[in-house]
Amino acid sequence: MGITSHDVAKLAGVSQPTVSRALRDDPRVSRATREKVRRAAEALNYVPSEAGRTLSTSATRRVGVIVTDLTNPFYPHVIAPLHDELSSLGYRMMLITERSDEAVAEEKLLDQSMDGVVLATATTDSRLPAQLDRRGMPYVFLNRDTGRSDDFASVVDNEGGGRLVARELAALGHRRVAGIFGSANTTTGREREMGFRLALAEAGVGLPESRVVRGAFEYETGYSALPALLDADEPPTAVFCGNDVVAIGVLNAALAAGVRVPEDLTVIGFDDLPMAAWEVFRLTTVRHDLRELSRQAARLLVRRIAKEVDPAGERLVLPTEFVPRATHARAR
Amino acid sequence: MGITSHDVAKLAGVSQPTVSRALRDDPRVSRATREKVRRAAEALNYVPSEAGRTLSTSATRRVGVIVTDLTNPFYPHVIAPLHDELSSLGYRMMLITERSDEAVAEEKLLDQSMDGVVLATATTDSRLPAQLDRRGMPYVFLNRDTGRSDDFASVVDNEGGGRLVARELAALGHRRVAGIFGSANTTTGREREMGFRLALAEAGVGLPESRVVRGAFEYETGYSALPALLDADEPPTAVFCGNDVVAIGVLNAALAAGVRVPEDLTVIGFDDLPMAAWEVFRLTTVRHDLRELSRQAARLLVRRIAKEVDPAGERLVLPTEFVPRATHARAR
DNA sequence: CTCGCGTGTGAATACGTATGCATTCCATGA
DNA sequence: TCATGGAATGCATACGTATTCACACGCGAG
Repeated sequence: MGITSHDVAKLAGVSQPTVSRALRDDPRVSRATREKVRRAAEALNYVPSEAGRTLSTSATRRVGVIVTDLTNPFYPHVIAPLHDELSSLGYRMMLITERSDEAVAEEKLLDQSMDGVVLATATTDSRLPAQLDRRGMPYVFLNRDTGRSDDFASVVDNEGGGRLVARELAALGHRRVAGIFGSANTTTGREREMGFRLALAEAGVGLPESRVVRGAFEYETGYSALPALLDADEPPTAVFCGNDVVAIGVLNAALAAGVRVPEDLTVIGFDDLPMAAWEVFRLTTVRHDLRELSRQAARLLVRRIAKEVDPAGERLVLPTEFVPRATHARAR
Repeated sequence: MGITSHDVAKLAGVSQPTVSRALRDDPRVSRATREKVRRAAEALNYVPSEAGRTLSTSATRRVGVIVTDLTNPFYPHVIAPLHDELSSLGYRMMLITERSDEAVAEEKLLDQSMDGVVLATATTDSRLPAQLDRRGMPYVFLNRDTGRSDDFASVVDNEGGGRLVARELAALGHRRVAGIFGSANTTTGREREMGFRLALAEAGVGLPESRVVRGAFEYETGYSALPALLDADEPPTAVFCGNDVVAIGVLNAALAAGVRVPEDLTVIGFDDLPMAAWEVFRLTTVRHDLRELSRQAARLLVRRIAKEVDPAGERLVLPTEFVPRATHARAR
């Protein structure tokens, strides 16, 4: 079927190893031979078999990326730059989507079909990292991590971001504040809530559990959480959402409920997805560099694959910035 | 490093081929041996090497998926079901994103590192299909195709969908109608425009070039196209957009320009992405089953890989349905 | 003139699995 | 008792590349 290096060797009148060396610019092969081989390869339209190379070098130049739900608007903005960075580093991307990362068939990760893994959906109680460790499979966390100090992770200063929002709300005079945070078993959820709570407390603003909702970082979480919050005796004048996708769910729910934003309700997100700037939303949010976050993760993983990495773990933390748009206002 | 079938063989006291057979439930291996091997494999935590298997069987159980821009909200809704269907068929997904499919490094597709390819971003002038044909690499078109009869493709009845919209607009009394269509080198763009034009003509409604824009299926296309259309001497009372993403760009532009939808302007999309139903949009659009579209493509590709396919090409066409929501109204 | 060395190339082999073919063993029937 | 046949397993090898090692050759130095 396919053209192999043996065919090229025959045509060029050299041995197979010489073909292998010539095409990879091994300095030990003479200029004349290199040209001869190159022409033969060209003539036969030769493309080296990836499987043969993999078996011989025990390196696949492939990286797995695990996400939960690709249709969540957050993930594409992670995956796209991740793909580009990996690609420019000479790696290809295998996409693995699973509901929970427990469900990721271990076999698929451990059959040596990739050189490393990016975990974009880690929960703090996940067993996956331990399994990867046991097998010596390099991996890095992206956005979320387990919170342990020896992780390799590219993350955001979630706590700082949460603080930014709390200070802003307090300054705007909001006293009845609500939070729709991410799941308690994600560091992104926990840290944003933590920063938010701490800075609220410093400003003398309370956050009773009755005004707190926790759930997946999904549209539906925000959309379904708002009615109950508004239905309380003392409804909140402001809601901090775990991320932009949740906030967009809230904005739609507010529209459905006839609640005016920001006149009746201040809504704040996190991430600053491109979508947050759309006219229909003009969402006030917390920005961080999602593109850089992903690129860092890619580079970190590649360095870990190459073992050029601090064995005690490396955590790259990106700063956050408050982005005022049109969904926040002074408390009435 | 890794545990191989030889290690398992040694522990189980059998030969390596027996291990290979036992673990794949070859009926020729006795029940007792099978159990013995299974226990040994378990004990050693053995996972078969994918590279070895690939080299031996010359099948990778991997499929490439080519898209342009993953951050375009359309693609995730294609990729997610595609991934799931491929996964349940025993294939893994390699994601390849490139600006133009000309730029897809041919080498990456032809090095036998995947068994087939899904082309989700074909243009009618792409050379890629011919290259894949030449190499005997199985592929199918998803959503877009080249329009040739011997394609393997899973597509939508675009022309029918375009007709639906035209009839609806005509029935609502719209006479000054505009179109923001997809690129002229995509079948999705051309066919939707074609159906729209034909049915408009039947209703006696004209569509002058001055009210036609063509561009990429992106938010920005719709967003930047609207002002010029509205600026004309006789501005349109309705706009048919090439897809929902473009329509959402138009809706945002309308909001920015202070144009009321649907009172001043009717806006219609195509695809019915989940986002189209959000309260902020309530976009009237044309629905087709995007999930089924993707699944069909996956199954078709797998059949083509297995050579269980009509050599003359197969084209699976999904029907469309008009979905009235809140962005259309009678012409003033 | 010989020794040693560097350069360029080929032969042999490793990588891990799957498979065609040969072999062994045992039971069955004549 | 021996041929026959089937069941179970092992042997040898293929897959395509990269790498280790050995070899041939030419050249300069002694």
